[in-house]
Amino acid sequence: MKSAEEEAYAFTPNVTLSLPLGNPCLPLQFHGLQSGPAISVSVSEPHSYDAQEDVNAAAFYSSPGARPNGAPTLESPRIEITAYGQFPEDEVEQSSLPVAKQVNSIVTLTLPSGEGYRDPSCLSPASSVSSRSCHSEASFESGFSYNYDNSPQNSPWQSPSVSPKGSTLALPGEGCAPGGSPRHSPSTSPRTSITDDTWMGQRNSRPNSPCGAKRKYSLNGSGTQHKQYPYSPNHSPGPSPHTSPRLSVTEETWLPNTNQYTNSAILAAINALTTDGVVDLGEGIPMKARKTSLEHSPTVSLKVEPGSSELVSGHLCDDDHPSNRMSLKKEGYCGGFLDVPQHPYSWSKPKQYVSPSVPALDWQLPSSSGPYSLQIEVQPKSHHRAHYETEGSRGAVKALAGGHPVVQLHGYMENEPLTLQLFIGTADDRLLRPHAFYQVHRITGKTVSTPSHETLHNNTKVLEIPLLPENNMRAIIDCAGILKLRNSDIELRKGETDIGRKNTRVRMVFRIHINQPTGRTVSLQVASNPIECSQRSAQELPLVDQQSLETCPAHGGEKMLLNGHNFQHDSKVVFVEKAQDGHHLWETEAKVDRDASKTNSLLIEVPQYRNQRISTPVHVNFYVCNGKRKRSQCQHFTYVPASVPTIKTEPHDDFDAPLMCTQHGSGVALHPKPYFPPQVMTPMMSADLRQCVVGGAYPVTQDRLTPKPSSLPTSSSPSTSPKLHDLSPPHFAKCLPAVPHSPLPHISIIQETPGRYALPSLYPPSSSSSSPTSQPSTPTDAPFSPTHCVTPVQPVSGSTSPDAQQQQAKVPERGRSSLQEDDGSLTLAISIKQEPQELDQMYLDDGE
DNA sequence: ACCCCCCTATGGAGGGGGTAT
DNA sequence: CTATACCCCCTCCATAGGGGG
Repeated sequence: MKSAEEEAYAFTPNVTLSLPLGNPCLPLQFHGLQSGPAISVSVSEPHSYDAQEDVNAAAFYSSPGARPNGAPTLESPRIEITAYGQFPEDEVEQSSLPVAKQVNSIVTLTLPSGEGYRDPSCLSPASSVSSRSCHSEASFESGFSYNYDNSPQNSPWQSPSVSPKGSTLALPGEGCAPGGSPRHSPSTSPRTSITDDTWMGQRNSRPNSPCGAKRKYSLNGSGTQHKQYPYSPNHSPGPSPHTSPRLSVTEETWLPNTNQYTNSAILAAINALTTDGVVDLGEGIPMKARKTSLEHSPTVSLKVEPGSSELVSGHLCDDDHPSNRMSLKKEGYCGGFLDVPQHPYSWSKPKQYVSPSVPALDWQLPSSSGPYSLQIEVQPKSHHRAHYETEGSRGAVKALAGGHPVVQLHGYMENEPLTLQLFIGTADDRLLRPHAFYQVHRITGKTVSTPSHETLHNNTKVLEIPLLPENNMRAIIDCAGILKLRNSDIELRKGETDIGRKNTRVRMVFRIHINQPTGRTVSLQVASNPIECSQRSAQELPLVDQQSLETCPAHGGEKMLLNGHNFQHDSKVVFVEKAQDGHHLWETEAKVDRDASKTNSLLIEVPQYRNQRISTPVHVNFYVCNGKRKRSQCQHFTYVPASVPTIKTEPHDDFDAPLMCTQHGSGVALHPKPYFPPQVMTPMMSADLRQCVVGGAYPVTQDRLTPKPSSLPTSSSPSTSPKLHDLSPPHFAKCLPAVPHSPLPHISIIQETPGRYALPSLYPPSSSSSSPTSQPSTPTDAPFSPTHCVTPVQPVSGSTSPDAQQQQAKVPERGRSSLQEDDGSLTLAISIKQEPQELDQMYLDDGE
């Protein structure tokens, strides 16, 4: 650790990044908080810095922007951050101790070394980097060529980063700067970073783990690592470890600071200010802010692949500024990029959006906008045992029916390939955000047909997959596994609020950024159904994947088929109604048709609601119970007035609504109670949701969007839709919640303006929950989202929200099929389950 | 063609520590 | 507040299958 620290120090001093922000815009927004000036961060690594510096300004920004810091944000004012930090991460943040303070001048961001950073860093680091990453990285090579421009260049860097596990995290920075010490990286890397929160130091501690992991993997890892080492060596040995931090650091520094600085308010303001162009910046900025949360690291990408690559930093890097990237990010996501060698463009694109524009990962984005619709054609299985850094890979996430998840972008007629981003998000009721305890893990090998490359965004690993016109903008996701970070590592991060225990459900979140002629970027996002990642849960806990009914008259009596896993003969299905304060208002057990039930399906009779005279739909929950502590997540259900056909309401259920309609025929929308409090409900949300365009899109999108609204309602989509498990609910929830049901179906849009800011407030709670990441980010996020989401209504509206669309798409598959198959009798389509509202609650409930 | 070795992908399970009661 | 039982997290073991040398 010391070393790390030392290193950090070493580095820190010098580096200061100025976040320039090229974008004026950004600055504004951003930072408002921040201050106008640019923020200079001291980075630990010289290299990076240098590079950065070189890059300088604008360009840099962009890249930086990419980073969380969002240079953009910075722009105007600059904030220098000083980190006391000792550790690499700190570096970034604190890096130059001395300096930093000075810097502070403006704002003092002194980042607490700990917290802010950690959070951000933590997440990322650990996760991202984690040894695995390294591995993965290794794999990388194998796979693909690196087109990424930079990649080659990057490679060095990358490698460093990569090599160590941690490195990954650190990658960028680390590698560079420090030279990353090989050693560290290896060991600690991931955790370390995290653990360390303290950053580096800690790393040490953890480092191990990975290392410790030793096992075969270690071998592997080692192998990988070794490979990496080579690189790392280049970097400096010491550094590497730090790296993890580093990345984060860098980013962190940026981000964190930003975050800190930025208040939601500021963000909001910024957002307001932001513009398309800015978008990027803005995004960047926001990102940073967010960063705090998970992402901190801006875009830096870590992974390095062997070959290449690349590092990817993804976004950040613009191709243009290789230097920057390199230095800074090493990763330059660019490089990292894909393996897919052939299509250079692919990378290029990444670059495009990469830069600043990309919205923070915790922003809520619509799944469709204007003509574009990002859909998950094939959903992943509900269970996937994630692997620890100490284990070998447990393979790629698979689809229910075999094969792998499939994602497709509809409505895109251009000939230019795009980059699909994938990260692991939360699956609780709160807004969708990067999961603090899980990271996407790149899978490579013969069995993998889809090229990909890893990048880091504010401590969240993001897998970038090319979407090619020749493949109809469709990608088979056979290259994505899920890495579990140790709870202890993550929870130690400063700022982390979420707990890892029993927080084992995730969603695969896909994003696409489409540049518009106008210069704006339309960003779409789709989340998969929840995926249970724990070994135990997968083996023992009942899980409801789909339910044939979303609503039922208060008198009950209707048959509902539940599809899922781990059902037992003695499984009970309990309906419960809770007050907002959590008090149990009602609880009853449904009759289970044991004869018609199997381990993967339960046929039950919806129990009579406690009040037969309800005049409005009542939202309740139900869960399958196999025993004291073996309960499924809560599923949503709505009782409607007996005389009135109803439609679903819940926010989550938005998706469902359509289904509901179909079933009952009426299309009435319920009003659901939004799970999410009122906040969500706000109009803003609704409008915005759909469209959140990132950066710029906005205007454009809006237009498109707008129209849609009308369409939305109409569109069958609603009707059709099956439910989407998607995250959407969550996301939307905040954003959309109510909307869906309302006349305008899901139109939720992200709001911009005020709303945004407002939103933040809303989110906060939830977001925070997720973990540090979320927290920090949240604030930021909020701002962003608002901004981006310009258009409230989207064309999709019909589809409702993107989610809805997705859902629909999905639904059909699952729901319908399932229903039919399962029960002929069941008329309704099965909708997919939503997730429990909140994992946390669930857990709590469990206790009960 | 066969043998080894290396890897990846999985399944399973135990220990330790945290939680719940 | 303490003691005990239980549960979950994380690590480690073991095995199968494929590929390369």
